[in-house]
Amino acid sequence: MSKNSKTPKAETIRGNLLHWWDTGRRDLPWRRTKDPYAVWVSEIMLQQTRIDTVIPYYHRFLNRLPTVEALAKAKIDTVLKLWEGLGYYSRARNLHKAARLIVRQYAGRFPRDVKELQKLPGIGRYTAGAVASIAFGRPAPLVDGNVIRVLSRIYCIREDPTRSAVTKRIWQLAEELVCHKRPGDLNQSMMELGALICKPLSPDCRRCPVRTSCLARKQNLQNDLPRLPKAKKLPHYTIAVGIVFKNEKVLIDKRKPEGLLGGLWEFPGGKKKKTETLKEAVAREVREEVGIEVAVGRRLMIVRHTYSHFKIVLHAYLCEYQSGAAVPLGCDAVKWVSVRQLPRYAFPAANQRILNQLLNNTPPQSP
DNA sequence: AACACGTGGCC
DNA sequence: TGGCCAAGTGT
Repeated sequence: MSKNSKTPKAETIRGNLLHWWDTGRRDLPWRRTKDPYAVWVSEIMLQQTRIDTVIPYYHRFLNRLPTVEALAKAKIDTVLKLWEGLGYYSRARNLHKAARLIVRQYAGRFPRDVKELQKLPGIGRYTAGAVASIAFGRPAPLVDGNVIRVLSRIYCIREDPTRSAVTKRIWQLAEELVCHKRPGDLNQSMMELGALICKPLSPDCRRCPVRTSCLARKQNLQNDLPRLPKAKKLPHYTIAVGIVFKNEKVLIDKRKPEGLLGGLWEFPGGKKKKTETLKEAVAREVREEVGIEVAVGRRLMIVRHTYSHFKIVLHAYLCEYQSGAAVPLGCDAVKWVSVRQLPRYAFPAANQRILNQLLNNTPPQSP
């Protein structure tokens, strides 16, 4: 075996990562505490979400709900309003459910064990490892997108890391690397390295504390690893929505508690069928969703929006109420509210743009 | 294993 | 502009 492919020494990597972490780590809000509740909230918010996006949400959330008891007592609508705009709303629903379980079944004390943590809704293998190591100092490994990239490069793993056998190997490597002295710091150092140095595009190997251990760099493969499968193309839909006015109030409906945007409020609407016009679609969707008849007026705006797994072009039409009593047929609740009261409710991003238009704020951009 | 599940930023 | 990304989990 050549010197170039020798397996990197775990002790060397550990030492270099921890030294770099001690000197180069960023001062982030959740790194100023070991309160398991705060660490937990930050880890849930950070799932698939950028740090700069999370920071204001983290402060607002902890300020409003400072303890697991406060979260457990809160209404889900309060939690969703605090989560509004962050996305992946099942995170908020699971956070709330888990808080109630912790208060009821664990007497308000966080489980410290990885296996116990993983029993809570919304806490998977990654988050269990994060809370156990960062908040409780347990020698638990963790693997996120950063760790996959860092370890794929250090150990020059050429296989698709989303394959289960490869994922298993990466977890194994992460476990071998976690020291019993400072597991939280070691875990965070790998994520920090992935975020600041070992980036997806053009990694900055000159500044990398583990460059001498990196097998991918020795073969100039750092830009080609990890080898992830291509993303699939997203389907596209045309959505017709009614902004229905009755006197000075507008009609909103609450989505069912599970699934896409579950528990959030929205303006009634849905997919346009190929055989109907946009205005016909608005009238039909409003009728099917909330059971009233409306006269569809002029189009207020067009909103282009991309969800996690499909794209839409949303056409919002101003409507005038005609007849019938609004009832929750295809939703969880309906409500007539004045425009100025709309910000009390949690709306998904695409609806938020309509709301901004109605409030006569300047939306991010008009079509 | 594969897919549902958000959003905003970047190039 | 469209594709890719960012501290994953549940089914």
